[in-house]
Amino acid sequence: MDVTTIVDPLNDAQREAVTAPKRPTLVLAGAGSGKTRVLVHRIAWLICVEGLSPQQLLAVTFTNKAASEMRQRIEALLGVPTRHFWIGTFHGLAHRLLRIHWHEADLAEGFQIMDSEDQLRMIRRLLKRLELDENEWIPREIQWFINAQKDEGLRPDRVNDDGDLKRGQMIEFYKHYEKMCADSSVVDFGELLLRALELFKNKPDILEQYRARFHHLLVDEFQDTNTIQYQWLKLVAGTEGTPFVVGDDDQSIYRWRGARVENLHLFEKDFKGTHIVRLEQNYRSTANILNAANAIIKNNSSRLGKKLWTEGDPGEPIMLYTAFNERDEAEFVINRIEDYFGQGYKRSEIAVLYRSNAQSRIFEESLLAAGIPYRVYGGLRFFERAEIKDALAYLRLIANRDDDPSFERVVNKPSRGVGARTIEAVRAHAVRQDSSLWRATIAIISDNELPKRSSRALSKFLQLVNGLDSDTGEMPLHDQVRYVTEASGLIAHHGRDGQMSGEARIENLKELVSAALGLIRNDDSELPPLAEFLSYAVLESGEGQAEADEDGVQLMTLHSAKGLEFPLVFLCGLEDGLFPHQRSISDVGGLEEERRLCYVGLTRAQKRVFLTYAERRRLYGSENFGLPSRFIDEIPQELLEEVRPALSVSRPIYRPKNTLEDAVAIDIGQRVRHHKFGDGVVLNCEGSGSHTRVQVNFERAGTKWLVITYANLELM
DNA sequence: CATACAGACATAAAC
DNA sequence: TGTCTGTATG
Repeated sequence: MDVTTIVDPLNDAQREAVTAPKRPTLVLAGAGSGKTRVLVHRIAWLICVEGLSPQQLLAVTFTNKAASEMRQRIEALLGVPTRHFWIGTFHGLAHRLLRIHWHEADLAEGFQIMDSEDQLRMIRRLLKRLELDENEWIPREIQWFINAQKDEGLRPDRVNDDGDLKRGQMIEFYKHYEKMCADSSVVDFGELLLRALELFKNKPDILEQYRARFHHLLVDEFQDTNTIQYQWLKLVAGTEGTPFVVGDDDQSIYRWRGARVENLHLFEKDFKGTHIVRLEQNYRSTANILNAANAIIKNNSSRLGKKLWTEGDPGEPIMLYTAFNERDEAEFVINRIEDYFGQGYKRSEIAVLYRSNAQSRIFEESLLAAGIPYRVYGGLRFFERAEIKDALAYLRLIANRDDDPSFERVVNKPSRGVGARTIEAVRAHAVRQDSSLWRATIAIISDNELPKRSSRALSKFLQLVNGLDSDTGEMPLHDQVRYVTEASGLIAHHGRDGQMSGEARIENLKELVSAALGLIRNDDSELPPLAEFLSYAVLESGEGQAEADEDGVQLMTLHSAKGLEFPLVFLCGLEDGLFPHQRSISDVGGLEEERRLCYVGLTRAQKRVFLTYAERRRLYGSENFGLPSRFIDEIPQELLEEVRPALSVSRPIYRPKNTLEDAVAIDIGQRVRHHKFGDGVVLNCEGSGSHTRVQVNFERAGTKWLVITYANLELM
C-alpha cells in the first residue's frame, strides 16, 4: 500500500488529523468537511504506516449504517476485508464483549436483548404485578426514567431520590424491574452498556487484556456520546491511551436521549496533551448556504468555535416562502419540485425536511396527488413489525424458555384458547413460586388447579414450543425459521386474515427466512446461529419502509437528515412553536439544540435551500397562527430572497422581528387580553403607527376590529 | 375471538 | 385531525 494513496486526497487539516502522532486527538469536523474520510484514512494510516494490526483497533459509531459505511470505505481504500475488524456501534461492541464474558458479567449464557417496545411491555407487566395504576404510573415515563439512569451509568442504589417521594418510588420500581429482567434473562439496550462498563470496572484483569489489545480507539460522532459511553471509553483507553475522536458540537442534537456535548470539553481535560484539529473547509454547500448556517449557529453560547468556509461559489440566495397555510406550503414545494425536474434533478436529489413527523402527511398527500414518487423515512422498521416480533418470540422461547416477555406475547397467538383468566392464573402462580411463566405453567398443569380446557390449551402451547425446538434442532438456521413460522400457526393465522395486510404479513415472514439465510456470521462468534440471529434482529432492526420507491423525493425529519446531503433542500414549517418546537423554547439549552438542528438542516443542502413557513397551520384539529421562526431572523437579509412579494396576501408577510418598530407591533397569532372582551387571538393587522388596527378573535365576544392605540390590549 | 367503537394522544429516535 | 390502543360486544 502506497502512503500517497492515503495522504494525497486530503487537504491540510485532514492530513494533519490523519497523520497525527500517537496522542489523544480531537477532530472538530464541521458539516461536510470530510469527517468519515478522515476516520477511514486514519485507520488506513495506522495499519499501513504505523504498522498496527487491525486487531489493535477499536472503532465505534452510533448507527449500524455508519459502521458499515466505514467498513466499505476501508475495504475500498485498502482492498482488504474488514470482517474481523472491531468496528461497530457502542451497543454492538458491548454485546460482543458480553457474549464472550457473560459469566464474568453475571449474565445468563443465553441472555436475550429487548428492544424499546419489549421494554415497555415489561414495564407494563411489572406495573400489573405490583398492582400499580397505569394512569398514575405512566409506563412511558417510567421507561424514560430508567433509561435516563442507565444513560448516566447509575444502578438504583446510586440514584438519589432528592427527597422526592415519587422519585423514590420510581427508584424502587427500577429495582423491581432489574430483578424481573434478570429472572427472564433479558437485557435492555442500556443494560448492555451498563454491564459492559461494570465488566471492566469489576474485572481489572479483563480490562487489562483489552487495554493492552486496543491501542487505538476511534470514535465517530463523539458529540453524541452519553455519560456511560464516555466512561466506558475512558476505561478502555486508560491513562496511557490515545483515543482519536471526531465530532462537531454544532451538530449535537440528541441531548434528549442522553447525549452530552460536554464530553467534547471533558475530553481535553481528561486526556492530557490533546491535539485538536479543526476541519472547517466544506465541500458540500455553496458559500451562501454556509454563511447562513454560520450566522445562525453564531447565536449559540459555549461553542468550541468553528467557521465553515468553501472555495466554491456564493451560489443562489436562500429562498423564503411565506405560505398561507400548510396546504399552500405543500403546494409550493411540489410546484418547485416539478420545476426542478425540468432542470434535470432526480427525485432522490430533493429532500423535504421538517421538525416533526406529523408534518409529513400533507406533503405525502400532495406528492401522491401530483403522481410524484416519494420516500418517507422513519416509521416501523423490518424487525419491529408485529408479525416479525411474533415469529422472533417463538424463536426466543426455543433458545430460552424463561423469556417471559416472549411467552406472554405468543401463548395465545394464534389463539389457542388461552384466555385472559388463564394467563392471569399463570402469572399469579409465577409470582408465588418466583419462577418464570414457563415453569409456572408446567406446575399449574400438574397441580390441576385450572379448568381442564385451559390446562389442555396451555399444555398444547408447551408441547408446541418443545416440539419446535426438538424438530428443528438439526436444521440450518433459515429452515428452522421457516419451520417455526409455519408450525407455530402464524402463517396460517395471517392467511385467514383475508385482508391485504394479512398477505403483506406473510410476505414479511418469508422475508424473515431470507434474512436468516443472509445472516453473515461473525467470524469469532461462539454463539449458536439462532442466538446470533436473534441478537442481530434486535441490534440491527433493519430499514424502515426502505425500498418503497428507489428514486423518490426524500421526506424526513431534521433529525433523520443528519449525515445526509442533497442538492436541493426544502426546510418546512419554520414557525416559532413548531421549529423551534414549543417544548424546547422555554429553556436556553433546548433552544440552542433547536438552533443546532436548524444548522444541521441548512448544511444538508448542496446547491439550493428553500425555507417555508405557514401563517396558519391546522395542527391536531385546531387552527394555529404562527410567527416566522426566530431562526429566519438570524439569517442575514442579503442572503435571503422572498419568493412571493406582498401581492396576493391580505396581511403583512415576513417582517424581521428585531427592529425597534416591530418590537412594539402586534404580530399575527399573538394572544391578547381586552378588559371587556376577554382573551383572544390577533387574526389580522392593517395600517401603521397610531392608525394600526388589529382584528382579534375573542374566545367569548367573537371577532372584532380594534384600533391599537385605544384598545389597551394586554399582550399575553 | 374478530370486529367496532370510544378514548387518548400527538418532538425528535439509534441501539 | 388522524392514528393507534384497549375494551365491549355479538
